[in-house]
Amino acid sequence: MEKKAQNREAILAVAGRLLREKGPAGLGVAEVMAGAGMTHGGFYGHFASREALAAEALTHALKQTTDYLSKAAANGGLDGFAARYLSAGHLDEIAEGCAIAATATDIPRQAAQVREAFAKGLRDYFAAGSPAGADRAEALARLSGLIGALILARAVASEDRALAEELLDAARETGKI
Amino acid sequence: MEKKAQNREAILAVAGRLLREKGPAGLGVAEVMAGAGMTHGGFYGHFASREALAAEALTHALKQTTDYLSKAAANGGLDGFAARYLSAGHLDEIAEGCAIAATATDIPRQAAQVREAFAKGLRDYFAAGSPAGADRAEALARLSGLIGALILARAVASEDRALAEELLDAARETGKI
DNA sequence: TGTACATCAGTGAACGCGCGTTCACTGATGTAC
DNA sequence: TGTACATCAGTGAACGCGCGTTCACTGATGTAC
Repeated sequence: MEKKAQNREAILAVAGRLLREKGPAGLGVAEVMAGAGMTHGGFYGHFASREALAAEALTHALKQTTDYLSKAAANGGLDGFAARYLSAGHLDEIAEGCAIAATATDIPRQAAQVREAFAKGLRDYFAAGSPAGADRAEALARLSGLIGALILARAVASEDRALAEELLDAARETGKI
Repeated sequence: MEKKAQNREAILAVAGRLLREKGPAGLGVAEVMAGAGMTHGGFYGHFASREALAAEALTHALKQTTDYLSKAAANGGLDGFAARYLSAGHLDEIAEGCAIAATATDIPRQAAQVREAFAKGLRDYFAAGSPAGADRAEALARLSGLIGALILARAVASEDRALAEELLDAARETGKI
């Protein structure tokens, strides 16, 4: 019965996008199920609760985020990664982008299950971003800077696009120093 | 009838704290009113809607945040400010701390009213953080880094205190370079 | 000084709505003989 | 090969609850005479 497993994957994929768009608290059971082409009643055959879905979807999304960093860091180091992280494309595509920048300020308000998923995901993320030999403190500070700049740029993007781009530019420039 | 004005102030003060703790979406009319010592029915004598309160409370909270930066920057420049911004006290006291770090990833999901309040508040914040003569791009990048580090540290603080402090330390160290 | 009345901030019950969760049922799939 | 039955994923109606909003009412304050 692999159909069920496929549906579960579909639910997680939709939840991953919705999680980034609407935040962990805005992730609705009915909306996720509709997005996966089902009705809401069947949800509890796949997950124990809305919260369990949020935790698993976050883990899933953070894994994507980390995989991406991991590949980019292996190629051009953090510089190449930063350029794409701070691009206009990433500014606009919250639903497909970095799960950390999409959800971070909501995490302290979430249930333990979700906070644990985030903490684990962030540890993995930093491990990918500061490969052996690199100065870990510097990598942490740099990644914090990238994430902070993207978060702030997104927060003002719809009202003040110029400021959003100025923030991204500033982070890009000073990162190269 | 200055009593009404006082009550309005009390509502805004409570809303400012609740906004940082629970986020703009978690700001509840009944809870705010109860916090100010009243019942929820009287709320609409003070504000047009929950959203209007959220926007005004955010403006209010951002003004506090900017005033603080403004004074700190006038004294020790950004270095002294950074030390306090990245302190354990600020890590733990979300309700009294920087309104930007408390709400940023929620802003793109809010109504126009709230997003406008944030954009205006952030412009003022950066104006206070990069006084005439200073390199604005550098100030923007530095502030993004401080805010990003605090946001990430708070997101993991309850599950991984060591990582939270490592993040704050990393931002403090590399800021001095 | 005292009485009658208007104003108005706040009360608390009620409403409509959305959402997480439950559950009896449907219908498709696969196994047993 | 075909029929009967068991399994089980998904359906859709129903529930309880919390929340934003409305509204008739209360009671205190201040003004008019």
